[in-house]
Amino acid sequence: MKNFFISNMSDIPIYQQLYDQIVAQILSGELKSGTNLPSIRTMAKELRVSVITIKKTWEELEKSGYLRTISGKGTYISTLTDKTLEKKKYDLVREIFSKDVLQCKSLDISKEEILEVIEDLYNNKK
Amino acid sequence: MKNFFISNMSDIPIYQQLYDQIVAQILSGELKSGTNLPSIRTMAKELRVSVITIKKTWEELEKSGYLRTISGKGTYISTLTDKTLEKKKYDLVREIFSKDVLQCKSLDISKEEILEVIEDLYNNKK
Amino acid sequence: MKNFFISNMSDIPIYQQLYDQIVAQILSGELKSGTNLPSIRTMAKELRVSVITIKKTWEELEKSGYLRTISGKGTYISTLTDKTLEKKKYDLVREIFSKDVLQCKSLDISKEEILEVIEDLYNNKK
Amino acid sequence: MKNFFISNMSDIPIYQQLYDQIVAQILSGELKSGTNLPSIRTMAKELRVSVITIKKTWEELEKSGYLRTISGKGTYISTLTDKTLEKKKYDLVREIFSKDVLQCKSLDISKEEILEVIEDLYNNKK
DNA sequence: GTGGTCTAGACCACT
DNA sequence: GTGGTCTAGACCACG
Repeated sequence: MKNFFISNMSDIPIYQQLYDQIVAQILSGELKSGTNLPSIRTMAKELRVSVITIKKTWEELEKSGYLRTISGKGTYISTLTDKTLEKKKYDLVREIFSKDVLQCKSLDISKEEILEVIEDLYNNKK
Repeated sequence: MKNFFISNMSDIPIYQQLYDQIVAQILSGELKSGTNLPSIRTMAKELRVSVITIKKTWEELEKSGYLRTISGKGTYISTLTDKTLEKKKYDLVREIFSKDVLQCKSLDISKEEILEVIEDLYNNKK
Repeated sequence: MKNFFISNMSDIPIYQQLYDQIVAQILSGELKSGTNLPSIRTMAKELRVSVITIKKTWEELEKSGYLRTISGKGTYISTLTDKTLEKKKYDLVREIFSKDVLQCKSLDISKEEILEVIEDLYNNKK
Repeated sequence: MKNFFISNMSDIPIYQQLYDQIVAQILSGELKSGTNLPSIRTMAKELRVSVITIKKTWEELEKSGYLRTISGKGTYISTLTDKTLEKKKYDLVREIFSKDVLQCKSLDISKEEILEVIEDLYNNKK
């Protein structure tokens, strides 16, 4: 498992930051099905974050079907077929860009302009 | 001038919603240079929002160079050259997509997939 | 008489801008004792400013002893001896810098630092 | 931390008074990097001022880089190098005197006269 | 009439 | 507990 990067300074809630990063690692294949996650307390200590925050993240991940918790044993990455992963990935991408595109339309920005910017961003920036 | 749509239910602050809409109308040419905006009190009444909320929006717009306020006289859309408008528009689009493209890269999503989704969203959704 | 420069954009009230400029011209000798000023209405028209604003400026200037108004004849620059002018000039300078120096002291800034900055500002900037 | 002095009678807005005093204390070294400021509500109560007024002050200070706020945790003095502090201090002094020196030039006042007045003010007045 | 500021009290999300 | 936001009503200076 890769490390996570949490920033207090961001205006994105910590639990959201964590959630996003874990989902990203699951969808990109870095976190495999069945992986046993560290306990809430361990995680909290390592990230120097409140236990409550980790708990909230885990809860959200369970709701979305990415995790399952087995009482007394621990928390595991759900078993998802490749097809399901692909589907979730596609849905996520769609959701991410959905509001962006709407906003662009209200700005009277053509599809071509958007595509150009995306190309640009994808190639040049880290 | 078109009307504005404010939602108290949204988790986006009202002043931010207003800010975005006004910027959109300026950049898309609906609000022309020199237009005299309604007084903050009129605006507040019409949108059923506090004076202070409008004031905050105006302040942010002034800082970004979209408005200028003359005490005791009113508030006007700044005079911006077409070139400046284009520039601001481009910067805005870039900013809108910037972090989302990054997120996709960390999800291991190819440029082509993104472009496809964008095409799709742009054409089908209102 | 030189022209005056009024800015709506400034956060300094118009009557104050005018006041300052007239006092400056009197103290620097550009406006001589006894000069007959234009009527309030003429002045207002030329500066594209409300009559009320000019009236307020004139009143303030009279209070400070720079003007005197003779009913039915007009408004004149007061007759002041060179010595009085020098005195007023000195007082004005003292007043101008008084709060600045106080502020610097609270910032723990040495006299030498201030003098250096003044030299710098006086020589380099227009 | 020293106390702050707020006057409702002054024509300087409260948030500005506070801003100036905090900047002064940071630049003069009284408020050290990393210091945890009282919560906006505590501050508001102590100074008998509205929460919103403190919030506004904090916002301005954040924009200028003096503070950083962590939602749900508190507000801290930014970590600034001594060099940065010196730079900010110098800029501030320059800004303080900038327009006043200009005014003096338009009054035909020599550099020597200004320097003399400054010396005088710096030594004699509290 | 305009903008500029302020208060007091309230609700929400995050930790 | 923290910050983030909002309202409703008020006072002031300016034009």
